Amino acid sequence: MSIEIAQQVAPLSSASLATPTISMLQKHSLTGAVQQEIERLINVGELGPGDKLTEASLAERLGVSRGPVREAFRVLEEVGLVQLEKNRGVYVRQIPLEEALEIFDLRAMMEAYVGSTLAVNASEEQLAQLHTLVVQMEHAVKVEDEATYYRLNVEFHEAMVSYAGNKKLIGMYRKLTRELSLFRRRNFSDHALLVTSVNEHRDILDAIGSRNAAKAAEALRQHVLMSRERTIRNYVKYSERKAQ
Amino acid sequence: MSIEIAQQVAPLSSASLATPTISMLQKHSLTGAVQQEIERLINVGELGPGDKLTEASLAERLGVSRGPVREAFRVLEEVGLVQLEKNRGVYVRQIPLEEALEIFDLRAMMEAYVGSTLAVNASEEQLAQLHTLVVQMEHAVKVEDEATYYRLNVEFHEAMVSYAGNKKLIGMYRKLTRELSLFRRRNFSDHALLVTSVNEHRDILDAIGSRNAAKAAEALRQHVLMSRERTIRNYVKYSERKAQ
DNA sequence: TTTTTGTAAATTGTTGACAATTGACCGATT
DNA sequence: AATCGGTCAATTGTCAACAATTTACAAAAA
Repeated sequence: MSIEIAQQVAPLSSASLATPTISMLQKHSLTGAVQQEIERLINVGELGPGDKLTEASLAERLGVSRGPVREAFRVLEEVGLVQLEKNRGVYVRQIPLEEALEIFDLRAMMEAYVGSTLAVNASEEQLAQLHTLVVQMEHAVKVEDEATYYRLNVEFHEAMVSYAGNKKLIGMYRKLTRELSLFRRRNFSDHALLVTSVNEHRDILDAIGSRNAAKAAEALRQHVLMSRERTIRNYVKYSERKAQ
Repeated sequence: MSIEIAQQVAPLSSASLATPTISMLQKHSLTGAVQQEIERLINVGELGPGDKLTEASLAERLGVSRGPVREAFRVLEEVGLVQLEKNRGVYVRQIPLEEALEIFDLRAMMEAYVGSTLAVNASEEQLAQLHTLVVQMEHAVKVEDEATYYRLNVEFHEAMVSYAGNKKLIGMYRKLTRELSLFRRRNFSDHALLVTSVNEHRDILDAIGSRNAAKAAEALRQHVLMSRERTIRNYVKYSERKAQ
């Protein structure tokens, strides 16, 4: 008896569902909460590519039954974060290099589209907002705060994509970057790379600000493709070290 | 007893799982089968936008329990075909005009990308294959076989997208067109529109064949955007008729 | 007539139990 | 020693029962 109650009250995660507010329970189904929690575990790095997820363990850990966990698994497979193998279990997906490169190509396509759109449609406020971000990035480079730079970089690109005003585009973009996060190893280890990167962002902002669609598109395409090349180099370097 | 057995053997759908082969049962989970069946019902038109899906009815109809049905629902929501409302049920999604237009814009972006890629990378065999499709389309227009034209049109675009060689792009494209199928009402009612459309396809093929990336991209972008405009006109016409 | 309130049926959310499958361990046989 | 076969634990797949919520409907009150 008391055990059951304790289980019910047991938090889904110290952060997300510690004291389940009424509104939270009304909005978020258990399935959704489980899904979010698994995504968090992946983002935080507690779950890495290839790790196995067992229904029972997760259900117990989160204080729910296996049903919602299974439902969350199915959603997460469609999202592309886990891989289901019938009768064998679910695993955090491993993104092979080829797929990561495909994602970069699609990002290049999408961001080029965003660039040409913003060159025409961006408001002055939006440009100012992007400008602020670039300034912050330049500062982060100066003080060599890599983590902050990484965060600002993500924020800059997300802001641009959302300024383009196409909701489905935002969804697609987020899905791609989420998958890419399963691949990406720490980049930007080199200070020179940070300088290059921040300069590219400045160029992008200038191109959009000049209201030149073709130029903005090209600046963004090149920026993403440069990032793609960096990723390849980083990958082979990592592979070589591993092969030693 | 006998009832239970009968339920087990009961076909999921006369077409899809009448005699469950061993290989079928090993590959396709019930969840997957249910999902596929619901998608089929939507494609065939037996289920239309706004229709409600009740777990129990569907489960009984397909001869399974509610568990797999629920899992399929969650996947289908992520796919974008149904809409879940907590404690209220799931409904076949209604795509508002604005969203359909967003999809067209994204298709324009994607197909432009495909065009410029194919202009550079398409093999002669692939061009020949596309040529065959265009010829068939021209014939379909001549004999005014609208249904065949529609099918060939879809096939033509799908072929191009897959020839671009980016698997994730294909997935994204399919997802968008599937959602769009929830919106699209019968187009192409007019013969003149068919002629225009088929001419655009011929132009696209020529542009790719001439290995001119910019031209091919522009031809495809325009083609999709024209289709977008037709959809808008069709929509307002339908709305007016409805308002009468 | 309109609004409100209470009750019952229908439907969804969740759970625990049972069936089926997989993979590992281990002894027997060649 | 290596391989084959069988048993057993762990895990997934499926199901049916129970709990909670919504919605429709009808009776009562304003």
